[in-house]
Amino acid sequence: MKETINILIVEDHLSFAQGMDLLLTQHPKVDRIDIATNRKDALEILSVQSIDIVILDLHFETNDYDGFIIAKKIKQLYPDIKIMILTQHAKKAHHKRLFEECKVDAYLDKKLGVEETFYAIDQVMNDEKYIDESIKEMLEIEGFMNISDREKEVLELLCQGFIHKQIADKLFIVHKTVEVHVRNLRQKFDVKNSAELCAKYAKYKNANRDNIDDTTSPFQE
Amino acid sequence: MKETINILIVEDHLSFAQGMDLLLTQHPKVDRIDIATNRKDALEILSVQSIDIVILDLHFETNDYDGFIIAKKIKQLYPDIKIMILTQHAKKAHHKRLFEECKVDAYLDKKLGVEETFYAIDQVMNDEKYIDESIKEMLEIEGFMNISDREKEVLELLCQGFIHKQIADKLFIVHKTVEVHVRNLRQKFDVKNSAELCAKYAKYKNANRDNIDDTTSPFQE
DNA sequence: ACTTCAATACGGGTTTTCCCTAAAAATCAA
DNA sequence: TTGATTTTTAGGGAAAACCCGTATTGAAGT
Repeated sequence: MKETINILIVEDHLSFAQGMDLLLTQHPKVDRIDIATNRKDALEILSVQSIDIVILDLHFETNDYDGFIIAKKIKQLYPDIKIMILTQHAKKAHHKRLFEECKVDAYLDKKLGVEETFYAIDQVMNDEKYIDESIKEMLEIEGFMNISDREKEVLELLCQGFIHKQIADKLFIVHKTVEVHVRNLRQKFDVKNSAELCAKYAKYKNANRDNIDDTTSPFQE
Repeated sequence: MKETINILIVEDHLSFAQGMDLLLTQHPKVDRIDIATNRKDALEILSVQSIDIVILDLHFETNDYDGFIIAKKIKQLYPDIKIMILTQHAKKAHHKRLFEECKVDAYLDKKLGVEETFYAIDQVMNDEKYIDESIKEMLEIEGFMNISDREKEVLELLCQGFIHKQIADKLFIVHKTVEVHVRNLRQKFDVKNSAELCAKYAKYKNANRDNIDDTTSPFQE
């Protein structure tokens, strides 16, 4: 592992980039930080400087390019450079495209604290991927939105303490069907049992009733 | 059931009483509304007016009396008058004292909406007791606060999907002991199984992390 | 010193959940 | 219509949770 780290920040809001600069200089191994506010500057700096990590915003004012295009270009020219994406609004589609198509190394939320940012830097320098917890949660919630109407009915009743047989009677189906729904729910929520399932559901149901648009949410009453 | 309802508001904050007045006049059956800002005025009005419901604040600026004392006095003089308590900060001790000692008929939260207030009025006029949902929840949470440190450890792990045996290993006890803790938790939370237990815990844990003082809360991390 | 209660542990039996596999029927979009 | 997804039903067996007790320890309070 290298002893010093050179970072390039590519971000068209200079003030944010400067704040980031200030934050990153606190990292013990970070040696030099460059800032580029557009693609041209970024590629120029990359051609003359030895850069280890590019911290990249997804959204730019111009329509000529965006974070995806820049990320792809950089990975194509310099495969060894780590790319960390900073975003305000994480989206599942972005997430897939970034990791599978653009091969980025990290996906962070802009309101991230110092410790998490440093941890992310250490991770990518160690050839590990990093996804911010709050983004992970967002992705998980998007996953939860895929639960079917029937599954949601079962889940609500399960959280109210009814056993499979009772749920079955309420929904006029057999208990084995309920069992299948619960199994599929466990899979979708990525949990080990009903207790964790209900805890997770109750948690996100409460936490996200005012920051998810309710027309697509499975949590509307 | 009477066709018209006369209400007396006993509340030392006049502006709040007037707001209440405005709200109550919207009720179809409410005929006349009086306001008293102290005990003397209240008793005087009660002696000359025919009052059906007294809406009473618990807290008064003076130290000479409070809502409890007024409620008891009124029930003693006029047993048929319904008393509805309005409060900002519900407490379990208050709740018991109000219903068992002062024989009040309703216990409401001050930030209550129109529909709930009207429903409460209809309830007490029907000789039914009424406790606001948010107060009910608060009382429940106070119940939850009786869980011991050990129980809380078990509960947290249970919500994370660990089975009794795994929880036992983490806490260096045997699985049978974990079972006892879970059983006691089910009793305290008044739920039927672990799924409901975890759902309820997760729900209140999230809902109340910023309106309960954390020094007495079992939910601190 | 005495009581109370939380925490610990054990046993045996019943109920419920969980896992695996399989497949028919209904619904919906292309 | 065809194909994909959802919803439904099903059986057997293992694992876990739940319920009924009893009982010991230690700490806290009176």
